Parts: sequence; structure tokens; C-alpha cells
Amino acid sequence: MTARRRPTDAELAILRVLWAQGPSTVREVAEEMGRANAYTTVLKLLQIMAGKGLVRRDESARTHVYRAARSERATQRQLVRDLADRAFGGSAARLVLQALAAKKASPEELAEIREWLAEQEGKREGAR
Amino acid sequence: MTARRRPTDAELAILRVLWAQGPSTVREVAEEMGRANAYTTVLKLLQIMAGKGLVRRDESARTHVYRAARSERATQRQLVRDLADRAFGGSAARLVLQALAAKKASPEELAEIREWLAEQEGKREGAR
DNA sequence: ACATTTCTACGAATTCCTTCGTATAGTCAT
DNA sequence: ATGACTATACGAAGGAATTCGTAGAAATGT
Repeated sequence: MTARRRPTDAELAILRVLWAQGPSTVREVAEEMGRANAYTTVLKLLQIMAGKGLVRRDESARTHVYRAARSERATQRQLVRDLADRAFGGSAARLVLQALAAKKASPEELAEIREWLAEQEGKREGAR
Repeated sequence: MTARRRPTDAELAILRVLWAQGPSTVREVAEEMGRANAYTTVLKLLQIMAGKGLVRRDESARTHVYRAARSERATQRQLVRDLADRAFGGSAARLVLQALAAKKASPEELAEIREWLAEQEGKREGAR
């Protein structure tokens, strides 16, 4: 029954640091987040997140080291799926169209998307 | 300072009903949401949402009528933008790629996306 | 007129999120 | 060993979200 809860805003901010920097101590995370929060706030958050299973921690040394439990990609997917369900009637495609309209993408990114679509097309053709 | 806050889960559920049904009374909303919540819960939520400016209400009759303050589309865009900022480094395109991977889209939807991309291509060409 | 139903308003309980202060213990240099 | 520093743990405060009960006004039915 792991009722998978989505990370909160503060949790996501911490996860971003962990994904970018890899396993980190509380101090490293706090410092990267630039004095926005007190050290103990980051500590508490990480403790809570460990309790929720969002991060794992290595306690073998006195200074514990935290790392994200799930990959950035997996988490992103979960978040996208969640948003699609909550606001787009479950349709990722409609989410995609709004996303394309909401923010301009660079030509490189558009090319990447085209590539993906072409791949899909290839698969469907091949399946016949 | 309209610090635009994103609607919560419960609020979004109500907005979905309002978007689908158009202006509705508390009872109509509550009924559509299928006994999941007590009548007064829906009422309270709508009152709070009115305070936040998420819905407008017509009090001219005894039974008030609520309607969504912003369109479904505008809200979806806001949510997508918000998610892109929080979890995709602000890149809507990366969000799109995850969205495409996360849920299967129907051929019709894929066609729609291709169409949009083609449109963009046309615009860029035309701008030279 | 009186009882029933249907509203809105409001208060209150619960839970979660976020924040930080304080307590306590380990480490390290002098 | 004493003092300065750094670490974790814990408690607690404040705010937001969610839930629903109860009170009282307005409408409706008999």
C-alpha cells in the first residue's frame, strides 16, 4: 500500500539539489540552496523525507549522507502523470499541447520532440 | 501582488466540475462529485475558493451560483508552467518528453501534436 | 400556522507542511 | 580536559488544507 504521495514544494527543491549534486550531506544541500533556509530546516526536511522514503540515508559516518531514493526521471514521470490525472482528464497528450503553448521551446528541443514522434510513427508502421 | 497560488487538489476537483457543467449551485457540484464529500464540505470549499478568487459567485438568488473565475485552459497552462518550473528546470520541452513517455497518447492526439509542430515550423520559416 | 426541507454561515477538529530554536553529543585542536 | 565547532534529534509554533457538525434564516408543503 505504498500510497505514493507526490513530493511537496520544499521536498522537490531538495530533491533537485540531490539529483544535481549526487549524494550530499545536510550542509552541502543547505549551502547549495543558498541561505534560503536555516540549516536545521533542511535537516528536518531530510529526516522527514527519509521517513517517507523519498531519500535514503547513509548513517555509517557521523555526518549522514543523503541521496534521492528515486531518479529524477521517474519522479518527473510520476508528477506528469499526476498532473495529467488531476487537470487533464488523464490525457498526457492534452497536457503536452498546453505545455507547448505555455512556454516556448528552443529549436533543439522541438527537434527532439519531432524525433520522438517519428520514432512512434516508425513503431506503429512496423507493427502491422 | 496577486501571488498566484495554484489550486489545491480539492479545489481542482471542484473546478473540473464547474468547467464541465458551467455555473452551478453547491448542490449541483456536490452531487456531481458523487457523495465523496458532505454537502457542507463542498460549500465550505467554494466559499474559500471565492475568497481566493478562484471562483465567482452570483448571490442574487438565495441559492448562490458559482462559476470558475479562470478558464480551464488558462488554469492548465498555469499548472503546466508551474510544474515545469518546479521539476523541469523551467523547460516545458523536457516536460513534454516525459509526458509523452509517461502515458500513451492516441493516434489522433499524436496527430494533433504533429500538426502543432508543423505549424511552428511554418512560422519559423516564414519569419526569415 | 407549523413542520420539513434547503440554504448559508461559521466554528472547530485534524492533519500536513514548513520553519526554526534548543538540547545533546561527538570531534578536534590547544 | 577545556573550549570551539559541528552534527543529529526533538519539540513546538504557525499556517494552510480538508473535513464536517451545528445554528439559524428562508422557502415550501400540509
